[in-house]
Amino acid sequence: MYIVSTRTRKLKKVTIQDIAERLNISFSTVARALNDHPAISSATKKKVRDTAQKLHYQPNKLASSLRSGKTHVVGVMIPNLQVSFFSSVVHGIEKVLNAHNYNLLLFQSNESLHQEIKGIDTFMASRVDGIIASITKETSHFEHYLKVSKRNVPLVLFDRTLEGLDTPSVRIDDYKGGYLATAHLIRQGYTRIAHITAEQDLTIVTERLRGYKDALQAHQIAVSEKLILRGPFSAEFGKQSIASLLDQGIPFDGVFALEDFTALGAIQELQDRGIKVPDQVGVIGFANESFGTLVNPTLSTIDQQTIRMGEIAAELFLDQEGHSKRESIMLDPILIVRGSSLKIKL
Amino acid sequence: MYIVSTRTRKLKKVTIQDIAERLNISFSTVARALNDHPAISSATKKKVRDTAQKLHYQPNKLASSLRSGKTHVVGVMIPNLQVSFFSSVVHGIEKVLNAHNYNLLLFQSNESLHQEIKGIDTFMASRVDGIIASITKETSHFEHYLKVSKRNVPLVLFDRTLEGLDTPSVRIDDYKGGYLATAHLIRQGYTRIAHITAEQDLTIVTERLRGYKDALQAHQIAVSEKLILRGPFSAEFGKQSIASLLDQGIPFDGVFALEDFTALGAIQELQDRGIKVPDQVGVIGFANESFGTLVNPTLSTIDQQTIRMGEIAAELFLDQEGHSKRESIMLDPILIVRGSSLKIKL
DNA sequence: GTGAAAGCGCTAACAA
DNA sequence: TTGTTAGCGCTTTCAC
Repeated sequence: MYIVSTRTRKLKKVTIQDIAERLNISFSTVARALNDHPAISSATKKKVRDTAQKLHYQPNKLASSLRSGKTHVVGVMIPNLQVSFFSSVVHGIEKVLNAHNYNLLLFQSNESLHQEIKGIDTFMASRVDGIIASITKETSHFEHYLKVSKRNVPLVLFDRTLEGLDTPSVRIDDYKGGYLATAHLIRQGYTRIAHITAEQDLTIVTERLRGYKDALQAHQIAVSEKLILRGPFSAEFGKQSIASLLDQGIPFDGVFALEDFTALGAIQELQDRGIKVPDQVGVIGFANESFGTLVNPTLSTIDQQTIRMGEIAAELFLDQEGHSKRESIMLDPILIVRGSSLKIKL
Repeated sequence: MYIVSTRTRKLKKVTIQDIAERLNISFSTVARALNDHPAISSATKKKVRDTAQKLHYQPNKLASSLRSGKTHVVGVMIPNLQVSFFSSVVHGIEKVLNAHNYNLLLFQSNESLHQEIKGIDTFMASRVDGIIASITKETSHFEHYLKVSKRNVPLVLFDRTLEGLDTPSVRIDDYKGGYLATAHLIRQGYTRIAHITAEQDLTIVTERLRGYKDALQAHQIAVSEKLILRGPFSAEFGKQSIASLLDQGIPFDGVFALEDFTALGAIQELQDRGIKVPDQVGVIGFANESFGTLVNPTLSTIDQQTIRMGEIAAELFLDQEGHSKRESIMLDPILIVRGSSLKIKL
């Protein structure tokens, strides 16, 4: 991109023009040589590449994107990178896109609709070749996403999808996850199973709850609203829930928490009150956080295949680039049995 | 960016030209109006903005970047987004850059020098306005980073910096962290303190070790090589280290592990062997992982100010944009005292 | 306060 | 196999 003139010591930008002049050929020949065009002789290609290197030529993607209409950049919008679920998915997305020579423009919405709209706008202005997004909790309307589709920019949603927006998406089957977790506790011999869930009306919340209820009913266990606790997503609420059940004298011997931190909070409170996990109460979480193997007892959980989800999101984008639009994909959650729910020793 | 012709139903791109034609003014006036140029009357500005909206005009950053030489994009290179330390830092970087209307091009090196070079190359080709990076463990030479500086692209390194490369950077004072952790254990009355560390020759490893040794000596405690265990970064090695000390009958009553997962492994092994933490052995980790408040006992640790580190990295870049190059910054680690090292009840 | 014109560095259609 | 030419959609200098 630059050569240092010996006289001025100033940096000069190097373009295909400069290479062409050096070799007394036209700059379009240089362009073709650099792009490995089949019509160019290998002798010319070699000469061009050598001088390109000598002059420290650095191609300009802006110019080529402007002209060709392809940026090889995908916009990725997530609520928050600090949530390990999302950073894991982005990891998967980046891995696959990188391997296909796509780059990734990252934007955090921070659960703000306003930010989300700003991000989509930036993506469109940047002429990204596609957008992979997980919507905010606030997102109720989706005009900003419709704009994307209208302009024929491939759009893929993951985890949190949008009812009514017809676009490929990938998420895990939260219903099945809730069912798996609950059925596992039942098979272990627990019968009065509490569910610690959230107040929000998110699919991931309602579906896990639905799975929980269906698993109980499928095993002829009545659903009791007293055993369903709704609050914020937090370890603290896990503790509170257990405290509340115990203080009210509501009997229970199993806990399915909608995510691992909450489950861990629950275990702590149980242990603090002298109740043994898993002997007296079995606990299972959701998300397969990395600390699950390290706590005592180790935490049973449901794995969400986060990296796989990212990989598939990327593939769904690549599919659209290849004009073969795949359907939306539902990943199977994976039951991970560890100490916290293992009453029946194997 | 597009208007739908009623006859053909085909999408047509909208440029400032189209707006200009509609209003019978020159396209340069439109450009100025959209950029809020002071020389344009507010009446014209309003007209322009209104029609821009009506025609669904979407500015093209590629064109403006190509012309102006500014992309408002910063390349961020990290080893792996799955490591919560890095995703946290990137979160901080994105937050600050976003607020200054910079976007973030993300690249994972996966600890591979080859990938790292490819990423820097992509950044340069994309004409990013700056690069913020944490180098791979493999990175020994740094020609690819020198290229960046030579082309006057602001470069900021974080956490893992490069000896000999003169560029602003931010990292935490690992020496002080090691010292703090060790001195804390000593103050709590532990005197035979083991250090579980790594084999690698990384600054973060050697500096924490140096802090550990200096803290011991400052308190008139002899450093014993038998109490320094070197292995891979892992919870498993934490367990092994404890097992090895116990099996060899080497007495100890404190453990400083170079990171939280290792510390947790150590606690597990101690508990499995019936040794009480913190009553018999005090343990402290490093990194302030989110599970630290949830395990039993809660884990004492050293906070690395990850988000702050990201914010500062972003600020160091912004400083260079403003041509005021700040020095490198060393963040103070923060001692977080929790249950695992609290022999003296307060 | 607005317009005309040049050009950023490439790609690609058309010639030769 | 290579060269010519016309843009992509903006920013920016110089006019008036």
